[in-house]
Amino acid sequence: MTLPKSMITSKDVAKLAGVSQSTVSRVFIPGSSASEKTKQKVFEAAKTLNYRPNAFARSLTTNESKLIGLVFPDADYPIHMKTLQLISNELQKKGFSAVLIPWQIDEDKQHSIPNIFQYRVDGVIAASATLNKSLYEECEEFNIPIIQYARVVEGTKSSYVISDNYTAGQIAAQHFHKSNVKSALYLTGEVPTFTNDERKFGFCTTFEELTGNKAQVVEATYDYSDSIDTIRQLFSQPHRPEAIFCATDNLAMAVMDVARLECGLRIPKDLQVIGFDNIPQTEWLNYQLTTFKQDFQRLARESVKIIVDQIENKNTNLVRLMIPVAFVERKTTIQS
Amino acid sequence: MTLPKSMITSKDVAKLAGVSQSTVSRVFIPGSSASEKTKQKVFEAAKTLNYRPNAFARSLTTNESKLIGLVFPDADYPIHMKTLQLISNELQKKGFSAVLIPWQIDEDKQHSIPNIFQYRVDGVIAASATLNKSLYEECEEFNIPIIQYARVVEGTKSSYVISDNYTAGQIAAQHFHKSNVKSALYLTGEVPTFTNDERKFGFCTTFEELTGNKAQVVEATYDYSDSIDTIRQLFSQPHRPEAIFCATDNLAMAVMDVARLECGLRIPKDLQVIGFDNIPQTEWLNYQLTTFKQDFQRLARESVKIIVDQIENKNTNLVRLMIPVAFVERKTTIQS
DNA sequence: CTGAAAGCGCTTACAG
DNA sequence: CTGAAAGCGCTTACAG
Repeated sequence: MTLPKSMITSKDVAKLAGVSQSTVSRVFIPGSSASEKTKQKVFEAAKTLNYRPNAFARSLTTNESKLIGLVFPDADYPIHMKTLQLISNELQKKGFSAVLIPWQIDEDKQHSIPNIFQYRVDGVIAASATLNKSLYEECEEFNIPIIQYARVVEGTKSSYVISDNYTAGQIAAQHFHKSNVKSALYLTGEVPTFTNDERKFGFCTTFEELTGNKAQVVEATYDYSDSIDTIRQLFSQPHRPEAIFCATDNLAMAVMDVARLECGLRIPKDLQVIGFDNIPQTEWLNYQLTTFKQDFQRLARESVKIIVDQIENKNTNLVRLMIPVAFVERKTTIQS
Repeated sequence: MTLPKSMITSKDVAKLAGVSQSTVSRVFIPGSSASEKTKQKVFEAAKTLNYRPNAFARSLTTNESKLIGLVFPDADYPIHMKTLQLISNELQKKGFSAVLIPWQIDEDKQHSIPNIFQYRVDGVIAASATLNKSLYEECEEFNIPIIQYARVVEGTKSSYVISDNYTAGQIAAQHFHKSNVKSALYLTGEVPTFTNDERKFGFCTTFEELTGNKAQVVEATYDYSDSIDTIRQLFSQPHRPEAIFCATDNLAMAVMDVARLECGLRIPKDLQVIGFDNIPQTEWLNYQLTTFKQDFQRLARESVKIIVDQIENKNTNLVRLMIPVAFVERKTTIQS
């Protein structure tokens, strides 16, 4: 039971440095005018007292919090942790911090309002596919810029930075066609997202153009275990496809496991598989999955750049950016 | 280019509701005295204006931010996303929000101080194994309670909630012994953590007690790809172990892949493997890995409970909690 | 139960 | 370049 020693304020620093409180304040604002000598005195005093400017007090007058709200998916998809790290780092470089927006927002708690908007975030980065639309409406209401990271939720009208999913679908179809595949399938997750639709569209359109055959589309989930039954069913069809393009790497690995372990198929000889995301498991000896690598580093950098620009220049233009993906050829496709 | 409409304040609500500003304030503080009638008027006014109390202004007077700093590992280990979600949800239930503490803190930027402590977090939850000690010192300096989640960094003296790793090691050793294993190995990661050491200790001690043989210990990394070479070397030894207990599931899967795909070993017949964490991949058809399940839900709940207690009761006792783990038997060990 | 007023720790014109 | 003072939007004794 120790009482928290009260925080050091700019007043304390001012006293020790022998200057006014406003001078201390200025010294900590980059670009403010202060003589070299004063700066030294103030920094020294600040250091001995271990002074940290109070960000809340600052926010109150500047009307900006340097806080960005982050919405994250509830799925434990390996790639997301990376994303979190990348975004957090980019944010830090620009002097912003990230505060987590919880997945389910309770709407009914009237007078405790556990709402993140009490913290006056300057902007929001949303990396969740399953997000409900209310967040977007709330952001609009409060005039807070929002950007979607790597995905686009149907029916939302906001800025986004995504990978070029259409081209990915196109490349997958071309690749299959080159090795003379006549029947192909797109295995999709359950939640309709713009990015997934684009991928599907790029794949199906191109495959049909090239081969004259329609690509089959089967809906599973984005999860391995929940999709196993769907995949089993798929392989018990009379006409098994020769090649499958999967909405995620997890799905592709489920396909591989069922195909090899339960149906005795050889990959890529009997069945070619392409995934999407390039999660760490794709390199594993057992999988060696051909897939598409999203440039998450760049997605993160661009998202942060855009949101910061919108905040600092008070510009609310919709900006939509498409980042190229890289085709990573491993052992689950036939090299042409 | 729209100017942000200035935020609605309690004054605006007061005017509309026909009460004083302090009354509005009271209405939004749970437990404050206000007549039912006033409450109604205020809530209604607040609703039409879409009023959100400004958390920063509140923090300034109450001296508490309801913000918890969260430190996360840089590794993209699948389990962590889950953790993030669990902690964030538990926090929300208690009326707290989470702000991310970036992994690398720049120490040299004097006058921009991109430091999270500017936000006056009420407490810190650290779920990173590789964290440097400076954060702990900083917390101590500012009298901010900190708790380590699921791991303990060497040389830090703080509260923690971890799984019972010693018992896990013990169970693994017993299990191997029951199927008459004479030579066993503990495969560890590179960073020494208390939890890993406990696991190793429990395993080695028990195995030697039961069999009279010392268990071998080999150091790899916590990552699949980086550990492959070490594992290959391990299998080229003259005396291959009959059973391996791995510090993480990722490592266990690397062992399985090398053993089966490169050495032609059958699992569990020629080699038994036990992992740790119960990541989603452990259920995959190809692995079916026997492992230990940490009760992350409970770890999250307890961590939050402890940190909130320390904050609200200004108690800085060190509390250290050990949560039981569950042994999940799948197909990589011989059932006894 | 309610209002007027002081204060939380900053920033920012305004003078000098 | 620097200081005195007002103000940001709340909470909280203090009266009534």
